[in-house]
Amino acid sequence: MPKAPNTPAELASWLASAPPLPPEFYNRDPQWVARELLGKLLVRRTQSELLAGRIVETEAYLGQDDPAAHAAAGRTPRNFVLWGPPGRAYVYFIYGNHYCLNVSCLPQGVAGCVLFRALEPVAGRTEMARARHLDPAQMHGRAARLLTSGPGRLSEAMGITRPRDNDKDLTEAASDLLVLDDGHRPRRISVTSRIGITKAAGHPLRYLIEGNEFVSGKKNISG
DNA sequence: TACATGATGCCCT
DNA sequence: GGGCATCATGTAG
Repeated sequence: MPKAPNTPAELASWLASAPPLPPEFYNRDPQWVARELLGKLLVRRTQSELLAGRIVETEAYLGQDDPAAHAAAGRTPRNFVLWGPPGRAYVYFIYGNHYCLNVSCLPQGVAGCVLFRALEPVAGRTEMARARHLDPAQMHGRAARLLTSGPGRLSEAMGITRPRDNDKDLTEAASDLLVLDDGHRPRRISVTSRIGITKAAGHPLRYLIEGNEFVSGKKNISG
């Protein structure tokens, strides 16, 4: 594992060159991947931008036997990525407004994924604010939650769209969308039922860093 | 070709 | 706490 950066300058330098999590990380049960993704960094790095957010909330979707999963309907042109190799971005458009980012899990031929639900902004806050059509000057304290607290919000902040990013390999070093491990480990993790679904709604498959203010949901605004 | 639906977010009360 | 915008997708006809 690479050495954990300490100062913001070190972090930026490290973000620009660190290796992504390998395919093996994703080649297992989505429940395990969802839990272990907490505390990792989702990074968009191109020549013109460096955006990074710490993953603080995820949900596991188990595959064809999970009624709430897109994979339950079987393989279609929309969801084929779920059956692809582990570590690929599955991006879909929802409610006529929003993109959501998932990463494929398990070996090729077996469906399963993890939904990214919330990030804590780490680098590129100003660019994220512009992408979200918010005033960068206001993005401090609680208002910063508006940047990346929610699957639609984080996708907009990171510039994630289906035409641009669907089926992108998040484990390839040359990719502009990656997940990195900077050595951070969450103190305490909570598990709850998944948000916004009607089928199989009772299963404890949502994972979050306890006490983190960037976890989605109005409950978390207080304090 | 038509229609129902949704792994959301925003604005209003 | 509730209403609703807005459209890609899948399915039915």
